Amino acid sequence: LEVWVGESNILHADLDAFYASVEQRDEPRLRGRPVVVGGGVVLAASYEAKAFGVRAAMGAAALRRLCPHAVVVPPRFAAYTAASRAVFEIFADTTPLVENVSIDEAFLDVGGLRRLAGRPEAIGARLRARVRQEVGLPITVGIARTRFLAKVAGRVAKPDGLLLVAPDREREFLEPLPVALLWGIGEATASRLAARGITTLGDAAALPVEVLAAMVGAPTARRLRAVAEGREIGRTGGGPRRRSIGSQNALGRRPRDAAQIDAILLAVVDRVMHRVREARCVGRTVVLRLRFDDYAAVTRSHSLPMATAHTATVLAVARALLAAARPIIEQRGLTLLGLALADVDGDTAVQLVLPWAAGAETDGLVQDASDAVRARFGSDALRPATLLGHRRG
DNA sequence: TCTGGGGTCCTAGGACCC
DNA sequence: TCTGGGGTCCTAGGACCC
Repeated sequence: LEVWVGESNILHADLDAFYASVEQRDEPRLRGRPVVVGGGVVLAASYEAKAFGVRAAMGAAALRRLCPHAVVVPPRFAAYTAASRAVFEIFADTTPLVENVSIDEAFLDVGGLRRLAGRPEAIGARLRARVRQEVGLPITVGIARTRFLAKVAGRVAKPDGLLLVAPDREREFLEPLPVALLWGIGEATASRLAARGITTLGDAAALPVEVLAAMVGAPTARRLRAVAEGREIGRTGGGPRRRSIGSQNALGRRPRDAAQIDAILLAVVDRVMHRVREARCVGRTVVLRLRFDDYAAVTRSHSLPMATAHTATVLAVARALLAAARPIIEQRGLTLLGLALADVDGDTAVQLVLPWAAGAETDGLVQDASDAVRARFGSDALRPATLLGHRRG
């Protein structure tokens, strides 16, 4: 196997305005028009809509103001999943080295394919043509020596483009680019840098790392430097990753009484635990997330002595956490309620997943959780009747 | 731009143990 | 009796991504 080291071998392939493009593909009268996929907020906007300033996560009022004639369609997740699967089949057909990033984006390493399939530009061009012909969607390909650079190249080439950054042109390519174009540089970091007059990667690269670190923190500073110097960023972690499964509900500004809040909590817990069991997982840490009418958010969490997939256990902990947070809620008005089960573990879960359906062990799990919660929040935190009432539920 | 839902990673202080 | 240093776990918050 011949591998070209130090060449631009990494492709970043990213579908353009994915959800909106699927809608335009399936409904010809939407083509060429500003299309927005969304319900309460904008999930995706076509490039025609983006031209008016429409962005993901934007609310309905802002959308109407910026682009009153936008065509808003409800999301069809099944269609997006099917389209994604078809595109990923083309990725897999292109190279065995595919690193999945999200539903609409992946990295492809084509370094070992030059004899078989030609140069990366040619492979990228063929990939774009196939996705267009076989799935009917526009896709942008960025090509560079590292994943990070390939991603940035793709951002510059969007929409429906292809851009290769040659190894000897990397600095030249990066220096004029705005820092916000980088993965991991969001609004907060970008504005902190802008306040010090730093807007481009060239500005950032010219500063000593210590100075940069004082502005944005050491990890971000290191990353900025590494990218500016064209070094690849290693994957973080190694070892068992901390993961979570969660769900949340925005409630709006309407005031809710305690019974309504408890009903919402019950629904959220039920949804999360259903997914936890479906994934054959167990989790140890219950995280309650609250947001208030001023949009500030807090979390309250509690770690159990052992991992569980048992709804009543998690519900009991969630109720205790909520009870402890009652004063803040009454003071500030609740507008979002979320719950996540963190420190999630898969596979090893089999014998621990079983007890929720059985009798004796279930009581044991509930008892463990109850003791932990009582120890922390006092004996009034749990009402035994509540636990018993949900055991059969 | 006044705001959904699902996540990940990082930091920092305090408790606790050896 | 008073004290150091290192490590891990828990909790809370913040930034960021799609």
